Amino acid sequence: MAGVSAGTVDRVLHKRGRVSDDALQKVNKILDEIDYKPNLIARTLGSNRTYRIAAIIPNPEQDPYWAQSRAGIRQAEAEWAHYNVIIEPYVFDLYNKESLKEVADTAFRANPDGILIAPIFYHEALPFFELFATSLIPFVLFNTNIHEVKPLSFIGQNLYQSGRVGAELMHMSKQEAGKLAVLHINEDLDNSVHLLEKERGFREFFAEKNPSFEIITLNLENSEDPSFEQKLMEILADPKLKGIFVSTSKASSIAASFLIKKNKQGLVLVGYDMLEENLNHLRSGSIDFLINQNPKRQAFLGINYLADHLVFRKTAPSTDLLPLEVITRENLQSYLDSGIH
Amino acid sequence: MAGVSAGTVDRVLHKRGRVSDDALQKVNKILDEIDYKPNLIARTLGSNRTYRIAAIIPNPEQDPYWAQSRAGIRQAEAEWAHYNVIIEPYVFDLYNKESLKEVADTAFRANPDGILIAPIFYHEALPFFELFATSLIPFVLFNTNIHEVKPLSFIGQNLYQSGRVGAELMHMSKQEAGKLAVLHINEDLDNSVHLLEKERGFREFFAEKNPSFEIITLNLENSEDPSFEQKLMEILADPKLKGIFVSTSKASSIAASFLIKKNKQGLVLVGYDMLEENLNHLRSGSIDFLINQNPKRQAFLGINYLADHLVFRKTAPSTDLLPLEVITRENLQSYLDSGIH
DNA sequence: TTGCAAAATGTGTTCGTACACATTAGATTT
DNA sequence: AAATCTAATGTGTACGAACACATTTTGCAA
Repeated sequence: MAGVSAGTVDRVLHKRGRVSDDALQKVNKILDEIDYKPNLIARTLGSNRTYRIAAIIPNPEQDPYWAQSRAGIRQAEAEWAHYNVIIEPYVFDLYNKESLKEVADTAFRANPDGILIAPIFYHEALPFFELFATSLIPFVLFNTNIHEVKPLSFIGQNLYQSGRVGAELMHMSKQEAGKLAVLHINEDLDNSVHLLEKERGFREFFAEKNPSFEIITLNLENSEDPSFEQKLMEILADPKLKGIFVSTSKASSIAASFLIKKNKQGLVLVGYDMLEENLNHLRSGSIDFLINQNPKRQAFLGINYLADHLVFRKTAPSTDLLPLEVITRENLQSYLDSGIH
Repeated sequence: MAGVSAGTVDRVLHKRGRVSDDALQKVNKILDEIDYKPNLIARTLGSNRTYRIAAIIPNPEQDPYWAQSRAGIRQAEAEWAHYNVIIEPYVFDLYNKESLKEVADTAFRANPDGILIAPIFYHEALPFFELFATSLIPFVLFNTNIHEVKPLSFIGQNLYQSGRVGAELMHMSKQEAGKLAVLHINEDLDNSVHLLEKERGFREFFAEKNPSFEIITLNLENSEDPSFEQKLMEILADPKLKGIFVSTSKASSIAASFLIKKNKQGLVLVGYDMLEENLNHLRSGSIDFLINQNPKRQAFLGINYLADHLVFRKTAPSTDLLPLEVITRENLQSYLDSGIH
């Protein structure tokens, strides 16, 4: 149509140079006129290359939460296998910050075409993003946002709003004022920055809706620690305590088991995530609500955005904040049955 | 590898016959040995055919609920355009059962490769499924299930469980016993069979958890009818009334507007679906909860299953029951911001 | 044995793109 | 003006399957 050969058109399309201004004009004119859209199918057939995506995540065996992320990655991998996308997992120790550095370094040296990473250790992860950027390797963050860097995409949730939802759920079933506890159960101080966002949302909700509630905060570092149980018992001893909001996923089940011993007598317990242990407590009634952070879907989407970017040159959303799903006893099963969760 | 030509292999793969037993054995042996998986990409390129899917739905302009379904179809259409899948909408009158028959007939005569249908009029829709089946046209049902037929897939929700969730939400915020009303707002009696499933779930929940609640049912046929407001006012006049469960999507907004006039004073209102009108009432507090039936996603998945079946020969789930999403004031925005909803 | 149709098998092109390589035109050097 | 180099352009094949069509084999009747 432009009076040039396919080779010249190819050079124009891929900006490979070696094209005269004259030809370039002609080709672009036609391209514009016919609103040329490349056939993505034919493209992947033609360029017979395979893409390698490195997935840097905490060891799934150390925490069921991360096992779900792993599952999401597996699912995405299966769907993209047809397009010659392969995923190389790089697993670091959830309790060892140095491990993140080592593993990320190894992943980087393997020179992948894209990187998915859960940068749960802020300081250790930070220097790598410069590295990725200068090497022009697209990377996607999930679970934990790091605002200073500009990834292809971040996938997570609005933590502040998540805290508000937690507060709303609590407020719903306990309208008479009293004392509420926010529990951060976490080994790591860095991480708690994120948990504080949830707490802020939780507190602001009550400040707006019902300031008469007294809200206390409790940091529990390690559930194995003997002081853990002791501190917890102190709190629970207070008869004015009406509810507990646990800001982490792993923790809620631990807290729940204590509640059973104590006999939970109208205490409202709100936690995070559909982990097996949590679900059992939700079924038995010792947990009242779970907010679903959907780690599986987060990781699944992360791989998808990368693969879509690499294979189909699609532009990924710079941030994708997942819905704050409320899981109750009655809708729990519907979430489990549904395919995407 | 089998010592035969590509043509013979092709005949074996597609069971086109005209292959000697000897060759068939040899080819199948190799196919098995190398665990042959067809390259789906190359397949769609090679067979340069286009697939036409007929989407038979109520007129989106008559109801925002169906407008969302329409949107889901549009979204799926955009994603499948690359694979030469085109969708032909066939719209029938939501208030005219005969219209469904006419439109379905037209759709069928167009001889599509697949059919997506929302069979909201049971009797009128039923005869068509035989037709589709004998013509070997795969069809997918959404929104309304018809158990007698065996579609490629049904996409909807567990209505009984949905009613239980509604009851749970109501019970959560109103623990002192009282009177509760189940409102079916619907022009059509056929349809109400489905609404009764929700009611059953609602009632059974209370029968189990708190039988002291008195539950009444109210059928309102047409919101334009003068008797509608009158009947509603009668109910609302009862001081013992603690909550209202509206089983349809359209209705909740109407009920909500009455509540405002009456001053809702602690009455709990639970309805369905994220329609603009409903969302406004949820924000203002006159609706307390919405259960999301996700019409957009239902239709979207319907097209996806059909297209995946046609293009990639993937097997669709025979039924896909979507999660019973609970929408509140605080998590509402997160649902709106999230891409898939 | 020949003839011939039917069955079995093989060949070649196409889909839309990517890419390696071949060829031509223009400019520069000698 | 020929030789040389380089920028510009053109050609051909591959990707993995689908499918139309050509060719060969086989079985059977004359």
